[in-house]
Amino acid sequence: MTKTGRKLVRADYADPKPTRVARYFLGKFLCVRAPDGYAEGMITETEAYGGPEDKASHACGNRRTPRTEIMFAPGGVSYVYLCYGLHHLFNIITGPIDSPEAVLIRAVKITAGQEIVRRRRPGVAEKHWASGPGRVSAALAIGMHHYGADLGGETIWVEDRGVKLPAREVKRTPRIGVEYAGKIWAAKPWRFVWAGGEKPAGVTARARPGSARR
DNA sequence: CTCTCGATTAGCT
DNA sequence: GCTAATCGAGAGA
Repeated sequence: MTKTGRKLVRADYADPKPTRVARYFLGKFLCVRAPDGYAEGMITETEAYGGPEDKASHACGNRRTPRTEIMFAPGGVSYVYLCYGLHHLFNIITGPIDSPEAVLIRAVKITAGQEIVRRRRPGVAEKHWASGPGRVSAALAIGMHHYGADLGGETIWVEDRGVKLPAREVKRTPRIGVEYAGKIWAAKPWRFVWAGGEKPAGVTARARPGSARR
């Protein structure tokens, strides 16, 4: 941790409103110590997942399973799951205990550990190192071993270094890839993107309005 | 047990 | 723009 950085603590994650935390996370730094080295990135894109009423959430209807159990922990722990059998998606659990809010980290800009990330992402252009939720995990070596990890520990954490992103540089859009949740929930503008950097990630994965299944 | 499908990505047309 | 890759969670029998 640098001397100018403040590691986020429980209170920072306790906010019951996931959209507010998702916005708050933009400009913070996601830091990961791994066996092959340390790397970090400034968070540039997030998505909020709500409580039991959110049909897009794995914990919809307070569904408690071995996978979703960690979502009911108090804010400040990591929720990682395997998506499409290939990609590990990293979420930060937020809100109070027994309330399953979460924030998906969709993109970061690598700010330290470039040499290590280059080794982890051979042949990948730097701008795509962590421009997507699966890519964030690939770049920062996040895996299932981080499931339930305490973000107040020494392995994976978030730092506030005083970066302020102007409101005009932050865009809100509907979440990506949640058409299965139905119109109402898929339309919620719960994705936050810092538009001050490169082009937002994930937009190509979006189904055309009309081609959505169901 | 069996079946379906996904909070995606990379590579090709 | 299209889709294979790849596998476990979750639901239902």
